[in-house]
Amino acid sequence: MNKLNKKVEYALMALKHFSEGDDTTVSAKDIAEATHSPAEVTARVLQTLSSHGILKAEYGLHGGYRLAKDLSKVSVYELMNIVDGSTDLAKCLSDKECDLLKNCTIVTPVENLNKKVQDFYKSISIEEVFNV
Amino acid sequence: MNKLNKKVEYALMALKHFSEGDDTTVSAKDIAEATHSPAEVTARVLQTLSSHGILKAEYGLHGGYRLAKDLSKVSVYELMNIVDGSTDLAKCLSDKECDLLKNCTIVTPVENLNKKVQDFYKSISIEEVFNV
DNA sequence: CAATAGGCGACTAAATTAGTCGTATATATT
DNA sequence: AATATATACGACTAATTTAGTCGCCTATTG
Ligand code: SF4
Ligand code: SF4
Repeated sequence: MNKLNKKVEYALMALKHFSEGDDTTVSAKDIAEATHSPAEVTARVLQTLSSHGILKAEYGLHGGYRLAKDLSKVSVYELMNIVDGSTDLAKCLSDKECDLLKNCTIVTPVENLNKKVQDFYKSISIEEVFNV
Repeated sequence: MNKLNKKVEYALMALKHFSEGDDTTVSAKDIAEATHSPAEVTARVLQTLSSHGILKAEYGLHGGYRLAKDLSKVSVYELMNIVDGSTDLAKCLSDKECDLLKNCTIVTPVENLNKKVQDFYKSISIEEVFNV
């Protein structure tokens, strides 16, 4: 429970790479090599980050990605949502699919805790995570 | 990612039940019925809570459990650790088993974020979660 | 000593997460 | 225009984690 998944970790690795390099485009393959992560998965993560405006993709012979957004302006919450789809603390908060939902005694407490957690993640920027 | 697991949810349900009732002992079976959760799993969760001093178990004919600790003194962090074993944000922080560890570029950032998250969870009491 | 209730280990099933493969599309260079 | 390089996407398989079950043992009350 509570573990970051690999996609989020690969995203962090990639963003760290970009934030540390100069502003040249870097291909998905290069990122995968630099971060020792599986090329296909990394490529997919970069595409997602690009489609959400965190990175900018460039096609062609010397194409690749570059940072499109100041990482001090991107929250951990935003990154998790982009890469993983949801940051909700329980199933019922997004899908409404939990079997217990109609009898559940803790929906309100969970909603309450969920809000706290998400506000917390919104308050932390990626830059802040990198610069200890 | 980031979802509470069922054991933690069952624990919350049980604790809510105890915190709302009077101070009589309640059997695992009764808790399971009241919370619509699987009896065996619930029993196990209650045993764990008991062995960590959150509940007090009583054997015998009219045995069961009762609250042993003020829920305003029990943090979400503590509960998660007791019921789930760990609240660490990444494998390497507890097991040191991640394949990427020797090449990982984000160990420090992840440690950094992990500390923030755990401090946050330490700052919230169960009582606070229940009383919105 | 029977009935009731907690305690524990090992197992199976279900769901989620991680990783792979194949193919299509876009564009800078030649 | 051809080609090499790189992004984009869908569908699939494998691995891991989570959830739930079963059977048997131990303690205490009445
Ligand atoms: S809070 Fe209740 S309804 Fe929502 S997912 Fe958890 S158990 Fe299901
Ligand atoms: S932070 Fe790096 S080493 Fe730690 S678990 Fe994530 S990938 Fe593995």
